Amino acid sequence: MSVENAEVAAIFSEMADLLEIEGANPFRVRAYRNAAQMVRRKPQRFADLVKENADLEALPTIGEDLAEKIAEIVATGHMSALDDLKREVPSELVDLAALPGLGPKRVKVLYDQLGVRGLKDLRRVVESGEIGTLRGFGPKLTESLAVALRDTPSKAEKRFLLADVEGEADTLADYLREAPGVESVTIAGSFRRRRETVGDLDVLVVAEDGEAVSAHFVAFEKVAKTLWAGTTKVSVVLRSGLQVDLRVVPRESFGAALLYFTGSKAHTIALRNMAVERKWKLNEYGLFSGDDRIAGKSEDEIYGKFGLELIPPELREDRGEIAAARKGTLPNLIHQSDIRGDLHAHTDWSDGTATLEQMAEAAQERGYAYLAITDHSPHLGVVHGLDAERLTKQIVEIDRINKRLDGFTLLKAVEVDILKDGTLDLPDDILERLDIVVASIHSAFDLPRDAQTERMLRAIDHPLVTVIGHPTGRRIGKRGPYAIDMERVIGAAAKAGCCLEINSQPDRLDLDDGTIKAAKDAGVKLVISTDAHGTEMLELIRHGVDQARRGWVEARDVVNTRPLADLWKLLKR
DNA sequence: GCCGTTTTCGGCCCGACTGTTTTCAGTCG
Repeated sequence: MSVENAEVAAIFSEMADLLEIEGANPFRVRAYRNAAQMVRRKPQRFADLVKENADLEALPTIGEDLAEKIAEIVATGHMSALDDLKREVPSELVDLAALPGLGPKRVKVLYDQLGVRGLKDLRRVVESGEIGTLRGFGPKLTESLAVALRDTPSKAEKRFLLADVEGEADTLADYLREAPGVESVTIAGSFRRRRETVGDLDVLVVAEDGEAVSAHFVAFEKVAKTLWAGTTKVSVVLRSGLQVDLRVVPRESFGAALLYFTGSKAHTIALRNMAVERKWKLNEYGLFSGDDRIAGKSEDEIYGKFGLELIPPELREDRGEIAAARKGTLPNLIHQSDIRGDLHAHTDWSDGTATLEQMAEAAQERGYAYLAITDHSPHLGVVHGLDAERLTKQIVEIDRINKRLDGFTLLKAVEVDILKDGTLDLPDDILERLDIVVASIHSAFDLPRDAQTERMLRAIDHPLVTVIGHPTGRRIGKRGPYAIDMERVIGAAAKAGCCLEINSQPDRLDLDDGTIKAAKDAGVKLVISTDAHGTEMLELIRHGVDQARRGWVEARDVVNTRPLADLWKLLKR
């Protein structure tokens, strides 16, 4: 039995959902939710921690009881407390509570008084009108449930790639700036924290007249549906399916509102708890001592009252950033301008669209000092991979082009496939002639975890491999990472001096933020690359930089922030 | 169920909006 952290987290989450419907102490519910979140993003596997007899109670959100429950789940794959609860509360009720207008309390009433156990039952009592006999269920709610039941094939928490909503967000912000009396428009939420996906857009508008802004907003041509509209708070769904929540705030509250709507929820709750400790109150209007507003105009001012440095939005996940801000040890996060070159790019020699010269020119125009040409190796037939012979020709061609270039260098490189057994798809004698060897997995994603890990470790230990490309193979929203022990991969990479790539493709962003931080902490050298297949894709580097910032990365942690002369030294192993 | 500059009990973030109410509960973020 090998239990993944995600399974432990799912059990805790379900426990929280069912306890909530049962009407349990809300703080007990929250304890399970907090624990689920902590477990989900812990890089080490709890299965391993239990095996090593680690002190689970030392972890935040875990006390005596939950430590025992984790041990039970790791040992059996089940949590008996949940199994027991499921006998009393049908787990399908959780789906009901996800419907708009229904929460745990109303679901409980439906179950207790009308025996509603699932969507089918709900449809029955809505259609028969029986639901209207319950206290608290009036005609409006009945109607909105009827609509929800018609509309759903569960549009449940669809998330959008950050890169996919940027255009729409810009258009919307520009439109809102035209509303009467608007001083500023800022997109907060996970968008501002630069999360890889966003569930909705949180838009903050500074204006005196909320009503005018609200009216202007709901008239936006891309609004498909208005969910609710007040004078300071409006929520709509755009035609793309993206939900947008808008809040209008006065100027003197801007900092507090920005802090609140940027989140994350865990981060703002941690700050509010700090306020409570000081007998203050923090809300979206300001930081208050009694009735006195003691801060609120800017985020900087509020953090300052707590004795904290300003925490960059990318770090606001309650992963230790508050303690670091107190000690003055926040990282000096990397900027896009720190990047001196790109170490993963394709040309029309394999599956790219641009020539060597075009790619070189585009990179040079970006102000880069170097660009590594990493066309594919032969194993993947569909991409016209280069065999040793064609790669030799490309080396000659790159040498020829480099002679003409001034202050810029094309690096001779390859993206070589890591075969199923961990060997490489090209012989050593050709790899030796290259400046950089990026090794990646493009096949056999379904190997068992141990085999996949061994395969990767073998590539990392190959002395000619400089970088592991998109190390987990995930495609966000399409496929998860292959089963692999990233802790061992990180350890091996640190020991071997092999770099790990942060791939900037918006649907890869591989490594993810948590793994990036773990790699950085282990002393792994990182590379931020675009995997560009055309000149226009070199621009995607900003997404990789955003992801790196979420992983607490500084410029010095990233190899391709160095000038070429230093790059050589760093890549040597 | 966790946690402690309020330490082993008694707290636990805060407010807007809606619908169904006649003073407020539930939901949502």
